[in-house]
Amino acid sequence: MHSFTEENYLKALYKLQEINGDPVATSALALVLGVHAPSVTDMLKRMAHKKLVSYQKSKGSRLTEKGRQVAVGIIRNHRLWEVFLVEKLEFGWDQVHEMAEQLEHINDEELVNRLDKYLGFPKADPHGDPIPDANGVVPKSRSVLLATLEPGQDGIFTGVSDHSPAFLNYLDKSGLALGDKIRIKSIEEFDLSYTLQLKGKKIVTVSHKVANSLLIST
Amino acid sequence: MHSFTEENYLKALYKLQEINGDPVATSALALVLGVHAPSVTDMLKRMAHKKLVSYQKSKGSRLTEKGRQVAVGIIRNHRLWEVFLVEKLEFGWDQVHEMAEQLEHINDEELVNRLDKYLGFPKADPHGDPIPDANGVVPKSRSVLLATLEPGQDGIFTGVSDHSPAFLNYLDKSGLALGDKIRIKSIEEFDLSYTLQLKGKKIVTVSHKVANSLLIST
DNA sequence: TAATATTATTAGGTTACCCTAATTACTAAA
DNA sequence: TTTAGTAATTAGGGTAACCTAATAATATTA
Repeated sequence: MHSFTEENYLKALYKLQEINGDPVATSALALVLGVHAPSVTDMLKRMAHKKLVSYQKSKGSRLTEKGRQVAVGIIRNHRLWEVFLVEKLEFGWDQVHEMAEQLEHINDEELVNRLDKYLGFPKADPHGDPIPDANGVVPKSRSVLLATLEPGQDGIFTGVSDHSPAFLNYLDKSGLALGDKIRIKSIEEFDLSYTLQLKGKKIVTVSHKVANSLLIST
Repeated sequence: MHSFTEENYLKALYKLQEINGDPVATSALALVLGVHAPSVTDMLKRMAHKKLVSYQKSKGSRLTEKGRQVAVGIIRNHRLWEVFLVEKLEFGWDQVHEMAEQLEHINDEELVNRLDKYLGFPKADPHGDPIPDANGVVPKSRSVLLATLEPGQDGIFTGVSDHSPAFLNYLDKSGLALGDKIRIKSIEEFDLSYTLQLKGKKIVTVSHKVANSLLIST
């Protein structure tokens, strides 16, 4: 139906729209896709012709509804396969991204719906990212970055905004795990590091950089 | 590493070599790949350059050892994914081919080895085709076509040589299933149809065409 | 072995996606 | 509001796979 390249452009456009809002700069796409700007211009024209994006020269681009549907479908695939890799094949959450990048392009509705069922209709992937449903509805995440909270507040660690293996690996060693109930004990003034108390009374301190990558639902 | 197209050429070459022996005709490849002969010549030259096939103009082509390794790896992937689709996602054996054609190109050793383990190291796919091991060793099948056997002989129905959904569907309805113990009661002279007795004393008659598509291990 | 039929290759062209270098369009500062 | 700086586009090419039409090589049969 669509080429892998097209699908990757759509996914990138979707994610950039999520973060920075509507018209997405050609250079932003070029950066995340690892190609040069003229290639993006080229591709956007072809995709506009297929009604997957709307594009006005030098004004940026955005997904059409059709394009959004495709993008969300791919994200659904990606996240369900990640759950499969972690839950069934016992990969670490820091190992699954590249594999899911390939598996997400497998084009079969029935397959992904059966996979969804097989996995027990999970709501989120191993990093806490919400899994769109079969109709393209994306659950709204209600979580905020730890770095936006104040001492005394508590919540549940439900996701990460940094998916790098290095960071995920660090978390594995830190003792923090998805689903942990946390309370903010204090914030160190001079370096903005956060000291947290976990459910089991365990105390963990994380840097501001880390606090900026942890999603907490309150 | 290799493009999907290359991988499909390698797989086709492997299968044609299995059936007809060594140098494979350009036209044979064109036929099974659904492309025209000049495209094959073109591609073979590129692949010869990469040492995946050996090719002499107008003399046909064959896999190099390197090419064979890649081909067998893809066949391993394909068959393991088919097992997954049937055993875990509960697809019918007549439904899984197209999906596996996509999944077979997922390029990750660790993934397929874990899948293998997850599935309990199956020896054969849902159609009875042997699954190559992680070192590229393909188990030798010892089965023969039903149509080569004589009345009185018995064996086990272990595979099919026709993978079309239509045929597989017919088998589902006929009452014959992979693993069934059978005995040949008689062969009708004028149409060469076979009458079989199954383990449970059930009697089944199949046409010569069908007898030519059933693999029996004696 | 010459003539014919078949099969394969070359020649020349297309499309998708990518590139670099040159140019144009926007944006922000003076 | 002109100017400088940044971002985006056009121009011109490349490669992988494909195609059709024309030619060459092999195989078959008279």
